[in-house]
Amino acid sequence: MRYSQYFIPTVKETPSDAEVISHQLMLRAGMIRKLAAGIYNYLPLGLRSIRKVENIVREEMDRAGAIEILMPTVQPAELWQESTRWEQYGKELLRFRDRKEAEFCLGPTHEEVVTDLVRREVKSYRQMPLNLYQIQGKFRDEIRPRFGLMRGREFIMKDAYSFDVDSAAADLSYDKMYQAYRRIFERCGLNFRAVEADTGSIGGTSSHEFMVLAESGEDAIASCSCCHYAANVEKAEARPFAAPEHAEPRPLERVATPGKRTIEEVSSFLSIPAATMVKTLILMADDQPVVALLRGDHDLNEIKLKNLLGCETLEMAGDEVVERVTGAPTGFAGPVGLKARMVADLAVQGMRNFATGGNEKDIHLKNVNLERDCAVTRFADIRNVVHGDPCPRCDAGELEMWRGIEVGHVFKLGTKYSKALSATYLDADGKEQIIFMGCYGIGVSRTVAACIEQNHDENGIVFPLPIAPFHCIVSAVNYTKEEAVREACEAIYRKLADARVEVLLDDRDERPGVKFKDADLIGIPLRIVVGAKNLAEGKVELKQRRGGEVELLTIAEAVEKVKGMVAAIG
RNA sequence: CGGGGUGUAGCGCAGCCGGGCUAGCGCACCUGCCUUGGGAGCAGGGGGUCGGAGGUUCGAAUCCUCUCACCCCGACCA
Repeated sequence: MRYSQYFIPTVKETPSDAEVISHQLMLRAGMIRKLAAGIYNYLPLGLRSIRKVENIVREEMDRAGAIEILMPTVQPAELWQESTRWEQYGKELLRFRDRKEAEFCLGPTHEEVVTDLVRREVKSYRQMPLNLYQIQGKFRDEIRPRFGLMRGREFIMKDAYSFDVDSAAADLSYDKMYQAYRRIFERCGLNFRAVEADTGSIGGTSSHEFMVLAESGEDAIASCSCCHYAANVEKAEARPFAAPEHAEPRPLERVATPGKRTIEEVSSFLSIPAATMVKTLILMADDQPVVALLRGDHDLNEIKLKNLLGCETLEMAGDEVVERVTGAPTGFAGPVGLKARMVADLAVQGMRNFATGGNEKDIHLKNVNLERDCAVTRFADIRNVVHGDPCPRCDAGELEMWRGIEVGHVFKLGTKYSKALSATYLDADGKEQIIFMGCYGIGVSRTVAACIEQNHDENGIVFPLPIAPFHCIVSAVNYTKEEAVREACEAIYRKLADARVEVLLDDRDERPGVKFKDADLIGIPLRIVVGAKNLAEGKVELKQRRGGEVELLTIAEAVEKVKGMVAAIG
């Protein structure tokens, strides 16, 4: 491809509404342009990278035995009503009517459609296992789209759905996908972790997320320093601290804490560490108040509590409720004398003589002891793990915390959708059985953004070779005036292109500085610079975008080296 | 949906509070000269319903009302 004939509208200045680096760089590199909130045009460079990811995904899905299909973007409401998600899904599901006033939605995911397809066609255990996938545009009317392709409303996703005769067979399908995902993200050149995850609204029995490690990641993940345990913080288990404190209970003591409401304020006012206090949170679980007790320096994990209580909704209570439950304004709640249902975190169990709120304005209590002073309903793991917590799986390790971008998610669905939509088959004994399902997503467009988030420097994008829009750029110094330069460039261009190297020839009538800046910005991994001075010695320069390594080589050497590096990625 | 903010040339912004010349600046763009190994220089030039509608006024980018879009924080979420 000749740069002068192509379409790469780069921009020097950083657009003001782009917050994260991948969004800024994708705009500046001319990969994407915004059309509306969370909706983007993919320009040639952006599209080429997306296609690279798609092809890797396609190859690995095929290798794992999945079969590609393509389902519609527009889906009829009836299917969603049948699975009851028409009511559950909420405003994220973009709904509309056709000219006959029939209801439709833009598909945010395809469990209903694929299950409908399969229930019509699959009748026998002989037709399974079956795994169908597609790579397709999805639309989710996000509450708050942001960060460019990282959280768009329209995005490209690979979604796969497995169908098996029973739970054990479904586990095998799941494992195959898990391994395929590892291969996919390895081939993309990404630094990632597979972590245990909560299943959320998709439902099902268990799931793993594939997280690209990056500071800007929206998810927190914990991993063990010793063993293979890794989990989203939403899911990561806290191990109860082994030994309770031995201290003798001291007499309860009331202290005045005028205007001190937060853990920070009270702990500094009383000169005691936050870890020796208990924080008391009042929540509403399906309109019933619940009290959660946590060590002062710990945070509540609402998902754990919600799963524990088995409630539909869980949210922090408003000031009125707090006052009704505790008899005091917000900021002075404590477990002593409370009548409501109380759940204490495991870390609170061993605490002795702690400080907490007094359920009275401007009063806190010291030397509280749960078994003596409170009526705790139950103890459970309801907090977020923190850096340095002991690993829940092995005895040696500590948990380390990371930020991650979720690029893939695999779920064991069980029979949630197949039951709702009556997807059944006849087993070898002629008995009707429910199909077991799994679903497996990869955010293709998000993967490109995550890759940039992880691979950039002050000059721009630093693409890994497998998903770079081009493998190599030939930057000609004074292409228009220097005939020797022009001829050398053309020769290199032809040789590389013949060897199926994806090469971009910068034949523009621009000064060298402009070409170098653009080449760095768009992140092409390999750059051959052809200039009159080096060419007089029969040499060109080969520079690697990552690390900046520069070699002076003959044209033949440079071509061979580039061919070799490209061949190495398959 | 709640709170905050911004809409002025393709991009980034000033002007608005205290209404008043022809609405400016940088980058980008076009023409010419010059230059050619890290976003050059000089000269000339094009481009604006000041987000939209209504109002106040002799006069509105500026003040008032409504409205739309976008951004940030929050709840939500693969």
